[in-house]
Amino acid sequence: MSDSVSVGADTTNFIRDAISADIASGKTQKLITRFPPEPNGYLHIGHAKSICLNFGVARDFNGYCNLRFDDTNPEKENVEYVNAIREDVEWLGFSWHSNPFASDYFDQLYTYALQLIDQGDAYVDSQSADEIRQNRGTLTEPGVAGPYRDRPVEENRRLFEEMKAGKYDDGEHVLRAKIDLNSGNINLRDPVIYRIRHATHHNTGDTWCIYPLYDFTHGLSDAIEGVTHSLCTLEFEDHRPLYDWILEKVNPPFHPRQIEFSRLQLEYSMTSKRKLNQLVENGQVEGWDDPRMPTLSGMRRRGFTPESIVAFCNMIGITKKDSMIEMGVLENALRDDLNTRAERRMAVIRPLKLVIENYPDDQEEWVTGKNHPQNPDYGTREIPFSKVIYIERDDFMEEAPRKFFRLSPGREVRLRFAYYITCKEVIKDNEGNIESLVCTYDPESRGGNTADGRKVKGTIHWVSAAHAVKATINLYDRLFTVTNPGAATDFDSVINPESNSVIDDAMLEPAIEHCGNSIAYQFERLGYFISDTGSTEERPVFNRTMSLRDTWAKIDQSR
RNA sequence: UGGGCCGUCGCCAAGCGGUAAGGCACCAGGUUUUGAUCCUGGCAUUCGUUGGUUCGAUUCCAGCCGGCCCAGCCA
Repeated sequence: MSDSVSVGADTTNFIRDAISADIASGKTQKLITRFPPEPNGYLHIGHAKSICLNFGVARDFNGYCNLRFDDTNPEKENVEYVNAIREDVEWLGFSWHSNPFASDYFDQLYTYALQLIDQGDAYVDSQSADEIRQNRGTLTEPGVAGPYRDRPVEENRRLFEEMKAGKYDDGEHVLRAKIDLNSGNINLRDPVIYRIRHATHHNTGDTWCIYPLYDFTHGLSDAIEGVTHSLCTLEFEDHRPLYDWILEKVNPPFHPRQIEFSRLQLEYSMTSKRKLNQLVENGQVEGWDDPRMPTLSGMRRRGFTPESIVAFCNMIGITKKDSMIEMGVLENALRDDLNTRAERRMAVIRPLKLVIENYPDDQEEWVTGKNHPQNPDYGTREIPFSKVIYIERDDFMEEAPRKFFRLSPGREVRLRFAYYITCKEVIKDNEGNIESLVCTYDPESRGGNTADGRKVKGTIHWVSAAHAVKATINLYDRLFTVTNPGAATDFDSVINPESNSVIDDAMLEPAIEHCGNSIAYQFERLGYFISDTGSTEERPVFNRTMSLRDTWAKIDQSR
């Protein structure tokens, strides 16, 4: 492994403790884990938690982690998802030891099934799906045996071989483990372990028409790979007795240990591939990589860094408690990372024209701006300045409250890196809308300071009109209006209609690259931005990854 | 009324019988040519609850209360 991601080595949790104990006792020689996605959708932030756990723990204990595609359901899986998943795992910064498919083990699995049949531990059931459900009982009533439960071994074997040979239609027979119809754990009431599906599989094509189910496949795949610790989410806790039963009966050389942890729930998002797929299918988002999606591809396009996602995963911990993580935690992880790495630039989202009346008409000069306020390694750049500039509409108020220390009539503010200006006049159209501002500047304040050292509290950003580059900017808000949209019955009622506002006439300073090259910028005072995948030289498009923390907005709101 | 699991600050989360870490959020100051960043300080006499064991319990035991998961030929 050569992971570039760093994790606090001091992080601890009950799974790391369990692994430490297994290593200390000698039960585990070399730690082997696996991340086992089904290629039936794109990875989301919830998967990131599992990826960071599995790969992180493997790295920290000098073991390794496999990326295994759990592809036992040919009707839902395809290569588009396989490729997207690989890309996302690599993007996060992790390297797998091997990258098998569960379907690579179909031959072995079939042999294991035969073994179970021969041992009398599995039988072919010819009841319909409905009948099987009926006879399984309920949460409070035990199941009852169907008419095929005691079929002779030879007949089971013949039927199963004929199933494999394609002699039967979908649903005619299934192979069931023979365990305990009275168990309080419904998973143990003779679970189906093989079914007939005449479907083309993305990896094995038409080689098979019978497919093993999750419970039969997973533990055996783990065993085949020598996985020592099979880490999964809480809903599989009830499956652990079955996981262990299968391994005991088949008795492969190795018996992995399954440990469950709680899945990630993030406010205002959904971590369910099925539901995310619905959003895509319904056209409620642009696609899996829509920047509002909690998918890794969406977050990447939005401008999240892999480091910030890994940091987030390390921040939230691993437990068995159902929890709901506040958005603020993710936002903090993102801002924290972007703050240190993003170069600063100036851009105006809602331009307000401003004319400096005492500045020479045809003059143009260049002022120097720091690319990062704390880190000189990022260097400086030259920014064009001229008589007509754009400032942010929000930075001007005609009737400003005491605490507002930006521009208003008669007040002086600093144009970042440039000059002090004082507002002299407000130009309005016939309807009274503010059209532009007329100001004067103090030639002695070049660079943003004066010899008299007078106090200018406000500093605002600006862009020279003659040099500005017009751009489209996507501003984002949360996709949903409720903290737990996954609980909603229909998405229409909880989806935020204003989750994406498009600004068509934003103005950028010239020194900004905008051709989809994934450079994270901070547009000063506005937030972090990244050029969108569709951005071109002719039509620059930027996505706002995240706004800056805005104390003024809070003060303004409480007024 | 079946089986499994969980309950420590607003949200996460350490703690493993010796007297409540940390992060996020929040509040109050300081620095600041981003109302950003950064820095300082504040923020659980209490660990769902009631009993029990113990010199001593968030940690052990029992009851109760609250929450989550399971009846796919999905994973």
